[in-house]
Amino acid sequence: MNAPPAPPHDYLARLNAEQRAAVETLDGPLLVLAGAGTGKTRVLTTRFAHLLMTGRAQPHQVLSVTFTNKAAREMRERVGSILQRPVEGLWLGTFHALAARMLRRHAELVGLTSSFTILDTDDQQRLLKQVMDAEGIDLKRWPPNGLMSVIQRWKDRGLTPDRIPVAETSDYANNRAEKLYAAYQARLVTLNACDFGDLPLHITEILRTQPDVLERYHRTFRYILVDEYQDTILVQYLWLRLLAQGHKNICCVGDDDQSIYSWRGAEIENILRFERDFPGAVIVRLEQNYRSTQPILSAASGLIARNEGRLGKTLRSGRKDASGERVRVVSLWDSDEEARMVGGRIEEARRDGQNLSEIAILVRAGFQTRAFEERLITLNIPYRVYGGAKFYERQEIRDAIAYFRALSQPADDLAFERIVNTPKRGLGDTAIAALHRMSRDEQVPLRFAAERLIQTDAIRPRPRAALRELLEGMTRWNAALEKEGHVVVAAQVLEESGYTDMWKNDRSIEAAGRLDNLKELLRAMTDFATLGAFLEHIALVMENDDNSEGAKVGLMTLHAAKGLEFDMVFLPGWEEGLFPSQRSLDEGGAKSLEEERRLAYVGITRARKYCTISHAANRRIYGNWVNSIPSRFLEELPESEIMREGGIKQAPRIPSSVFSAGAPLSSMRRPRVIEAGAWEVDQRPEREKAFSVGTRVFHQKFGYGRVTGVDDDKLEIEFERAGTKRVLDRFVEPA
DNA sequence: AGGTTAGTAATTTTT
DNA sequence: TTACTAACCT
Repeated sequence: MNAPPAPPHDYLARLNAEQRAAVETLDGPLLVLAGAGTGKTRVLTTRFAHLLMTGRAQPHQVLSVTFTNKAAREMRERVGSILQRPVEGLWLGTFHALAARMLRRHAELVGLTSSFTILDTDDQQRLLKQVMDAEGIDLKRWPPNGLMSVIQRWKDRGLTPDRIPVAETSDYANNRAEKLYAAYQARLVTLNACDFGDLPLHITEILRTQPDVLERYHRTFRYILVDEYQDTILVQYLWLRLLAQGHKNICCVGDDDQSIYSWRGAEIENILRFERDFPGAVIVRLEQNYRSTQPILSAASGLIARNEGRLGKTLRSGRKDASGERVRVVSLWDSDEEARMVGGRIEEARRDGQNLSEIAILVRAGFQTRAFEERLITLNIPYRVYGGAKFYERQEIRDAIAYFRALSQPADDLAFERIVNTPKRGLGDTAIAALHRMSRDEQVPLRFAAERLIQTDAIRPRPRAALRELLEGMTRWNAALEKEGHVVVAAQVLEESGYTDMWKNDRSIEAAGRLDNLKELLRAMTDFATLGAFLEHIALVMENDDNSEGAKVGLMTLHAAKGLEFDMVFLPGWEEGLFPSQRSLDEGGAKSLEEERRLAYVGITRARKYCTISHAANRRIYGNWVNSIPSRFLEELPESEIMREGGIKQAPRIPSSVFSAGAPLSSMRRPRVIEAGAWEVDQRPEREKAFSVGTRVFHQKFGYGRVTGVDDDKLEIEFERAGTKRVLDRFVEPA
């Protein structure tokens, strides 16, 4: 997986037989079923290189589609190094990026101009709310999110408002969903905007209805490569099928056992049906795994074998050191003890010289990370939570981008609305309402409506002056864009609009970080030639904040872990209701259970050497204790591959294994006692409270710190990791 | 206009 | 438990 790229002459020699078959089968439809850790990326990139080396195609005649920007970036790099020259003019990217690129060429066919804006989820929601409001829908009775998902589903299935079959209709808001969908789409057109779902929808619609456009692409693309095929949604499949009609040279790589995004519209049927969809298709299975030890592979295989709807394949370990420790299954008393167990073992591994960045804790749902975070803070083990608030999602970044969008797209009302009173300019509901009225009456975007509004006396002098100042600023910045370039103007915008001042005057702890983020945003802008190019990047590449210095334990959801690998993996919370998730089961029944099982399979196969699965008999969920039974998946693991620890199931009285090494004694909980199903809460004896300035203290959540101020029972504490906080003295104890 | 408080809802999230 | 939203007060 991580071997250095082969020089061009022997790139085929470095493949095993099955990988070689996948690379050398060039003509006609090909499905590569690539199990976890079987060298999928290598096959894709080598195949790409092979197409060029054999003279089958020029670089620009190959369409390569991935799901993530990360995968696209990786592939671009690896293709470049195999070819030993930079790769330019490639049609290589995510579904969305490629769709956007094509759509910009033909935007007028769906009523947009080539400079259309791509809205994010937040804008989508606000826009939909406005549309529903305008149609007189009771937003309380009919939550906009419900309609959003109905529309999303239609878009995923390639259905435009005029083409919704009876079988796909929705009874949302008394059958008004279709009308609202049409209104929403119309509104998008007037804003010259698209949401994410529109990108594949529009381009598929164009290819479907415009034979000349389709034919042009047939001439261009001789070969098509698709990564993660099991995750395609129907409209993406339709798009691919249209493009593949030309040469029929489509190669899809995927793993039906790792399909975990059905709730996002992905249809596992796309991969299961491949042979029928593309007659004459060849199927190649990659089953030689280079990642995990045999017990880990056997445990994972035994589990996934319980699924019905699968194409079937069995992983074999191709590693020389294939033998290894069995998968551990640990039973614990409660979730606190589980966190302590995991923390303790990580601490132990660290002492043994294990690199922390090779350790990961993978959970089913985001909220589960908190317990582990607290434990790791206490133990002073550095960690990183993946997939949390992303850079682009942060308020300050979104605000700044809204300013830039409003400048580059005068019709972008959503952006204008966001910034018109940010920072606070004294424009309240009344002023905003007047603005909207003007916009509606005059049939112009908000920005132009504002220009007219300040000529009238429809709003009070104070807000009018504020609005005038903003508009004058925007005119000035727009003019400066030509002369000064987008980076200089961006800095100017944030400064002159009062936006940076807003955060400078903010007393909260995050304010400084926000200003740093804004600086980082400006720095990122220097990588782009124009403001437009930057905004396109921002809309499509939802980059994670990437200051990952130092080795850190990874904390993430199972979904976020797909595609990653670690030496040591912890899989906590294997309990009925949590994993498999009750909610998922309620919604999708047996089909969802299979998806949950695939999720479990993905989790286990992330581990190279050590895999520890655990469950707790009692867990705190939303503030109250719930007792839970072990996940059915634990029973499904082949007994010969696992090692059980802890005897909670039989005698749930005393924690049988306590891994408290290095932990402050005070943070340990006494075992609780169950009486007739009810809880007797742990009563800690009242302690003497005697804190004075300078005392070193310990706090469950914030860790160690020093008291810097005392006000009756309230303490001001400077924590080593969490900064200065004011907390009640009963939450801390002397360290 | 803006801050405060009470009430409510609560997976997964590649773009 | 927490985090977000909508009504409510100043």
